[in-house]
Amino acid sequence: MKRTGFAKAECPVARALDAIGDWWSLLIVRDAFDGLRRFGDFQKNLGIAKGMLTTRLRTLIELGVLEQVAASDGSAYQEYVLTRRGHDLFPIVVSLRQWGEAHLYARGEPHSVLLDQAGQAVGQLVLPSKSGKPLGWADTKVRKVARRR
Amino acid sequence: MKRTGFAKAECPVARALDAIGDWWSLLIVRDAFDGLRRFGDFQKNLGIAKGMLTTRLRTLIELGVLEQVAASDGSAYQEYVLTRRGHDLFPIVVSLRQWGEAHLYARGEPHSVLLDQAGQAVGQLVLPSKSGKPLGWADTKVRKVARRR
DNA sequence: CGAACTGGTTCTAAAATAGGACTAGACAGC
DNA sequence: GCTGTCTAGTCCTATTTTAGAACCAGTTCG
Repeated sequence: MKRTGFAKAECPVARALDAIGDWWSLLIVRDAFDGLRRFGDFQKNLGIAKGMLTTRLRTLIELGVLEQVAASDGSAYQEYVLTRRGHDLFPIVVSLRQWGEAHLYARGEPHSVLLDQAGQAVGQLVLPSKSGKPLGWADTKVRKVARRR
Repeated sequence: MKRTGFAKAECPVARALDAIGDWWSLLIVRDAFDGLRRFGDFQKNLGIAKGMLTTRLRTLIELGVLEQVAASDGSAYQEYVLTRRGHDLFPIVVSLRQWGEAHLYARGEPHSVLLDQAGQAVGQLVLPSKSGKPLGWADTKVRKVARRR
């Protein structure tokens, strides 16, 4: 049956998953962060079926995560680049990366790492509190409903 | 056709998505963070088909994200609780929440918010650098392959 | 001009999903 | 200690999604 949607869910986590929580969308975004811009580049790098890629790119454009611009090399083709909203997905990609690095590799197994411009490995994402002390799961709670400013 | 898997991908983002990047798994984890423990509670709260929930719980247990324990109320039933590995998913859930809050709600539309124990709204996740200045997308790069310690 | 590249669309088979019907064991009331 | 309800599933089917290959129209290269 048709996959259940959460587009109108009250919970922001559910809405985010409805928008970009499928197998391909975040990998396309990851590649876009890595500098890929062309249809063919995404298709080759991901090994995704072209039809899949077409529908995913369309959805991401509708969401305002990507936009289509004229190719930077002067050819008649188009490129797909991240919007502001797309760049805001950075923490999601990083958190997935850090969890994957920590829990999904056997010892000795090669994997990629995230570095800063100086070549230093970056630290863990932290959720800051007023006091500056990082917050963990047990330090937070959800207030069910609020009005958006 | 059979969904393509990324379990053996070199990229940690791909592996993480392979493990928990489907529509339901992270919502189950979110509910577990909210304190839900019983099969029926997950099933009612999510509106998920029981068969779906069964397979998802099994996968999460195989991954070591959840574990089954004897019910806390003394009954003969079982409960599902987050492991250490499951708790480490907190930044992923929070980053999804924050992106959803920022981009997926119309003005005036009710939504839930994340608070600390004092009832203060929490800040944005940050990726700290050595200097303490938060890192953004343009400040990082990926080194392709490394050996795990 | 013809060949190859780019960026798709269309088709099919297999697999995943949603949802309902069914069930076995636990537990509560009487 | 019998009966009815609750819990936690399993099983089945219709529909949707996916992967992959074949096809195709413009664009660029030689």
